[in-house]
Amino acid sequence: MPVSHVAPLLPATPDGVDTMAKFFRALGDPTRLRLLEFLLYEEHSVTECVEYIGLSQGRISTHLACLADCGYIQVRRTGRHAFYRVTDARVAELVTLAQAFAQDNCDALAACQRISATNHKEPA
Amino acid sequence: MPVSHVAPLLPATPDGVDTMAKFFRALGDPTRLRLLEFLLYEEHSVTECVEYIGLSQGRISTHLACLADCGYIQVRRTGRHAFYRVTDARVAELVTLAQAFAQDNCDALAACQRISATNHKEPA
DNA sequence: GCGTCACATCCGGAGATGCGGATATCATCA
DNA sequence: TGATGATATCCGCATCTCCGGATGTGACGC
Repeated sequence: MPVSHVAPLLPATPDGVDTMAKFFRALGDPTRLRLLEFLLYEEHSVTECVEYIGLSQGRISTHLACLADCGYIQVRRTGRHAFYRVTDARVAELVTLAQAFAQDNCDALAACQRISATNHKEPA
Repeated sequence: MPVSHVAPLLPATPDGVDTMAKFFRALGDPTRLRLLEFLLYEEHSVTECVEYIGLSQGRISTHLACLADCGYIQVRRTGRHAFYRVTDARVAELVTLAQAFAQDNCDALAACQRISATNHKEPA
């Protein structure tokens, strides 16, 4: 029973839906969100991102590659440096829209235990 | 070094960023995306959702509660029934925007192995 | 060429997440 | 009251995701 009586919200194929979910999961990590903000208006090298975020270099490199794979940022390589930045205006659009939305439900959201507050809480 | 020279994309507090990430993670599951689409224009009971999606009743109930916690859908309880539906127009707005975005990068997205295509692939 | 810098990838390990199936809760009806 | 229907919650398992630290790979300077 496909939802055919309305404009399709999702891609028609199961693979398409999986891809959409993947796309959102890329935004579902606080570190990647912070990186997106950092790279929104100016490009930065991996090392600068490491200093800004404060996680290990390998981790940051992987996060950046992930964001690039998903099309949120682009790379410019020069010599041994790699500079990343946001190039699509829809990134800000998407996050801003979500932010306003989340703000309106922040109390309920914060209370939701079905999704942990942060992935991988530190060992306390 | 806060990003202070531009309009803030993210909440000022670390907790706020975590909440944003949580908000996106709620959309990062194909089952929940399908439920959102199903509940976009008409309300449905849990049993109807179970039939539509084809997963166990307990799982669907949890997914619905999760979406409700995050403010994507609302419940109307009558007797022993619970009817869920999308009430905020921004849900469609958000998903539609993301869909257009993801479409433009679907090849790179599909190739991205840093995020698995679907959570919890079946045991093959 | 050799050491070094900048970045990418690999490696366990800890915690998170989705799943089915069992169980609990509560309203309804006989 | 007792059986049944509709939801919600719990349990154990498999998988995923994030993490730091180690290692790999080119580019640069000597």
